Amino acid sequence: MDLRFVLFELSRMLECVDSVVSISSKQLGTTLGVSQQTASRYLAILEKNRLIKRVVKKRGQDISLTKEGLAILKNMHDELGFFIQGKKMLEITGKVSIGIGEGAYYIKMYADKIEKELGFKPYYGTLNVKVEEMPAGMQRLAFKKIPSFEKEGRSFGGIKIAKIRLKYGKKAVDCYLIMPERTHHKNELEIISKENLRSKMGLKDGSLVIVEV
Amino acid sequence: MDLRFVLFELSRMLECVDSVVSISSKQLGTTLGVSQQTASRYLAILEKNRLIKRVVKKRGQDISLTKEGLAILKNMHDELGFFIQGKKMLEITGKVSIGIGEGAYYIKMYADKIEKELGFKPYYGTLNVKVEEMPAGMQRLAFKKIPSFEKEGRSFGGIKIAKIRLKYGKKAVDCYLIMPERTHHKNELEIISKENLRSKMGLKDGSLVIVEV
DNA sequence: ATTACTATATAGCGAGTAT
DNA sequence: TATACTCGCTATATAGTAA
Repeated sequence: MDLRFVLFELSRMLECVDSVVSISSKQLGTTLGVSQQTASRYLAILEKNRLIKRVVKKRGQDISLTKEGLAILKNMHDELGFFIQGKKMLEITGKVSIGIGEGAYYIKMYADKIEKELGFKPYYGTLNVKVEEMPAGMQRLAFKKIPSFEKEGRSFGGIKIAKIRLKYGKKAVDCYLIMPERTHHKNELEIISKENLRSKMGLKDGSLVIVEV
Repeated sequence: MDLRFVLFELSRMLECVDSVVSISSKQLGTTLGVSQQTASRYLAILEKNRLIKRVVKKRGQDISLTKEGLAILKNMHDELGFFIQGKKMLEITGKVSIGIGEGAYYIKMYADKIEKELGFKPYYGTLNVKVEEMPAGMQRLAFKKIPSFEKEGRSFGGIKIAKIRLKYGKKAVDCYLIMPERTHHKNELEIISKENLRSKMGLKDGSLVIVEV
């Protein structure tokens, strides 16, 4: 049994996001169609993984979701929404950040493939935008894909590319968002363009920008 | 692994509800973190359960969701929505149906418990309303619960009760919806009231009514 | 490349039970 | 009543391989 499903079933018993449900392992087992022992184990694992908080009592246990547990369910909801209701425009606000400076090297490596897909030679560098939370289903908004490849003895992962509109104050520029297929969990968007976006738009570290996907 | 999550992962690869994705069992296995053989088996089972349609080809397989498969995901999305966004008012349209006539007997058995919870002696009968599709998360809208019990050597399952407003033409009456806790999958709502709803509202089999939960 | 069979390994379930 | 441990068994995953 996938523990996400246990989490999902628990959510059905909770009145709302930050409420607490009192349930015995026997009851939970019955709802899930497993034994009391197994349900007990599930709860122990969920607690260990910090997806639920629980207080084991003489009669049943009080269970509530942690921030992480809720995030998993929210993410599932978002993903399903993207799928069922179709693509949507996303607007993300973030701050320009310095990045690790690797952007230039990577773009150089991907440059010919990017040129083939987008029809222009990209500026050798990325504009990094730090966001509070990476929105779910962003990969779905991609319109181009570059598969993984090998070059100079190194392997480069596949990337997805989405068209975006970068806004800073009253200025707005059409450019492209690069998304590694292997989910990296740093909360940064990497944006590429024909030109140097920093100088073109007058951006500095910390500048508040809006990304319209 | 719960197959619902295989379905969920597949949905993430599909562009939209009725599109087709071409994927090999190897690829799917990698995304799910299982072997190619296991992924292959998953797909076979999903197909057998009529949750996906697939065309196995020389290079990968074309996969799309069936109506049933999509319904499962939609249901998950709805349930998560109820949980994350909070309770909502539901409006269900259905037709008065004849039912199996067991309603009277059951209500008689539950009568004293209903009276204790709702403060009135219910009419010995239920108004059955046939709906197209049972909306997800309806149980969540219950405000009272009667636990399972034994009586006259038989056991009666727990039920949940929700306040509803029954509308027929310009008439509207406040009454109660009875929901067995053990999910029964017939698409009928069972409504109880102090009085005989059929005669009070002039309902006949097939009358189109609106149920506001 | 693929899919998917059979055989083997192992992960996970639940009975029994202690607490 | 509960929770949750050990342990044997079975259900499920993977390796090897055929088609």
